[in-house]
Amino acid sequence: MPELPEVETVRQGLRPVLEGARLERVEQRRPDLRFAFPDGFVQRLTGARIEALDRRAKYLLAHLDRGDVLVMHLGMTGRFEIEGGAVAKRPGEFVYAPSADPKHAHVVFETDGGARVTYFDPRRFGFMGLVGADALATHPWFAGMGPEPLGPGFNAKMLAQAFAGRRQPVKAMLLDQRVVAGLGNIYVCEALHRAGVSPERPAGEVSKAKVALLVTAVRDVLAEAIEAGGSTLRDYAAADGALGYFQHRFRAYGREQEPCPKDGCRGVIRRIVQSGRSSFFCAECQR
DNA sequence: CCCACGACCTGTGGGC
DNA sequence: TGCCCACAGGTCGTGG
Repeated sequence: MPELPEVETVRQGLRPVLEGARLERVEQRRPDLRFAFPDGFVQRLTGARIEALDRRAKYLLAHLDRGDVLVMHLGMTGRFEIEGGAVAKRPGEFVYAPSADPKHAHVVFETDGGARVTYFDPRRFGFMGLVGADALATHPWFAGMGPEPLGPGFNAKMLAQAFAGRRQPVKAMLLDQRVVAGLGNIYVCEALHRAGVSPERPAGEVSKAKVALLVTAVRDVLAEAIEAGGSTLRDYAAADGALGYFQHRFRAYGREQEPCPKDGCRGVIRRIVQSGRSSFFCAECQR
C-alpha cells in the first residue's frame, strides 16, 4: 500500500476535484473489495457533497454534507485515476489516460465539476465504508489507533513509554498502528536505518537517545517522502497520475547487497524476514 | 501478551 | 517461450 506519504499524496491530488464537489453519479462495480460495501453505498453517496477530504493514518476520509464520512483504504494496490474536471489541461484532454485495465476499476465517482474519479485495486485489499461523523472515533477502524507520526502526539516520551518493557522487535512495534498510525514496511525500514537501530532490537532495549533519534527519523523520512510526492512502487502513482520519486532516495529498502549509504559505514544492506515481511538493514551501523 | 504464520487476492519478475 | 515459485505497500484472525 501506499503508506502514509503515498496516501497523503493521493489526498492532495484528489482534493481539487473532490473537495466541494457534489457526487452526481456513483458506480459500484462489484459487491465487495476486502469487505462488502455497506448497504445502500451508491444511494447514500449519490447527490452528496464532499465538504472536506482528510486523511487519518492510511485512511482517506471524505466528509459528506449528510453527516456521513466516506472512509477509503487503499490496501496494497489501491489507486485512483482522475479524468476531466478541474485538473484537465484542456477541454477533453485526460490528465490520466483511461486505464487499459477496466477489470480492476471497482468504483467510479462522477462529480458536478465534470471529473470522473475511478478506484482501481487489483488485489482488492482496499476497502470503503460509510461511517457517521460522530461515530468515527469509536469505529473499530479508528478506536485504539495511535497518534499521527507527523503530529504532536508522536514524541519521544510516548514512544519510550510504548516501548517500555516490551520484548517485541522494534520493527514490529513501529508497524503496530496502535503505537503510531500510518507507518508501513518501507518507511519503518528507512527510519530504523536513519536512526541506527536494528529492526531486531527488542523495543524495550532501545535507549532513550535512540528513541528520540527514531522519532526524528520517522518524521524526517515521512516529510521528505511527502515532499517528493511519495514513492512510485509497482502499482502506485499519485492520484493525478504524476509519479512520486522518493523510491530513489531509499537508503535501505530494496537495497539488499548494496553498500550501506551511511557516511563512513562499510557495511552491506542485508534482507531478513520478520513475521513474514522483509526487513532491509545494515548490521554494521544499526544496533 | 507475544509471536509466527496463514489468509485475503492478483500480478509480476526471476530462475530454470 | 513457458512454467513455477517467490514476493509485493496492509490488515486481520488463529493457535501455540
